[in-house]
Amino acid sequence: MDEDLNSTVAAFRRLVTTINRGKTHERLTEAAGVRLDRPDVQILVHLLDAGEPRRIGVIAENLQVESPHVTRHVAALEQRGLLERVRDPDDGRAWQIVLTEEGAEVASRCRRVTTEWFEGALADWSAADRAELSRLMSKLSDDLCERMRARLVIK
Amino acid sequence: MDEDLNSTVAAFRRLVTTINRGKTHERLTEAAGVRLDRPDVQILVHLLDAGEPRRIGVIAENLQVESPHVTRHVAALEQRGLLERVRDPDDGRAWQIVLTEEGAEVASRCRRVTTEWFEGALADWSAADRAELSRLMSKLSDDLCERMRARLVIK
DNA sequence: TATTGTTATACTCTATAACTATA
DNA sequence: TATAGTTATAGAGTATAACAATA
Repeated sequence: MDEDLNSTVAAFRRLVTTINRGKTHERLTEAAGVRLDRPDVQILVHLLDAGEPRRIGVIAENLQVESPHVTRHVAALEQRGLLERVRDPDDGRAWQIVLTEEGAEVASRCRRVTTEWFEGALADWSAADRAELSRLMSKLSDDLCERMRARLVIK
Repeated sequence: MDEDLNSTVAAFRRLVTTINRGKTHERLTEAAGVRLDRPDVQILVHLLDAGEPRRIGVIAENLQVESPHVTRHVAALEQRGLLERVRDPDDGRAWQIVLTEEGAEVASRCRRVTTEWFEGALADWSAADRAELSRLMSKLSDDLCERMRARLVIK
């Protein structure tokens, strides 16, 4: 029981360490054929996942970073023609960030690389195990993220 | 099938984003009652997990960072009395890094906080689901990390 | 007066290169 | 000559503070 808990945490820690190292990002961009830094990719993929324009503030909240960080990277991505900033029709202070066609394509390639890494790792798994992993990982994500968010609000 | 894969990756991405934000580390150290930066905690917890002295190079390899990074943080932790550097008896160039009693205690408190976060999130889960999560998370970690490592070597 | 986003600045984390001391 | 670790430096990633414009 407690043994399960420890091994879950340890396995998760190993995954995070591997995913977060610089080399991993380097390989991702190489495989995707793009030259983007990590925050750039995160913003593009977030917009692609969202499937619709998003404000700076919403992007920042979702990626859980501060807004000046998003501002800077969005500016760079706009320069490169991967996204556009459109005035929010409902609020003159805000912008809607929209992927360009090229931006969507680049984001899609980046997202695909990560998916393929998982696909490769799960290739030998039974369909049942893959389905269970999906169910349990989603549940863990929901429960853990909700708890973290809840405590933030209290504080 | 492919649906499972996408939801697994998306859930994982959310988890990593939450775990990696600055606030999360802030709350960890606050809960553990220590003032340490992120690499400090990683090094201490790694030594605690290892359960025995480790060389600088081994720590770096395990945390998947370059050795100068470890050197600097180890020096700071030594200053604070949380670990000691002992000449490797078998190799005059190397050091064995040993947790002091206080260092082990601090590491233990930090590790405990993370474990408690997971414990809280899994509190309502059935014993069966918790066991399954442990099994599948470990398997995923093994398979994914092995694949990443393998490709690094090939390259 | 509160909120959205920007500009300016500084701090944390990590990598690379050049070095030293031992093998 | 190769390896373990260190020192010096630079770059990426992110936060904080002060500000502008709009609500």
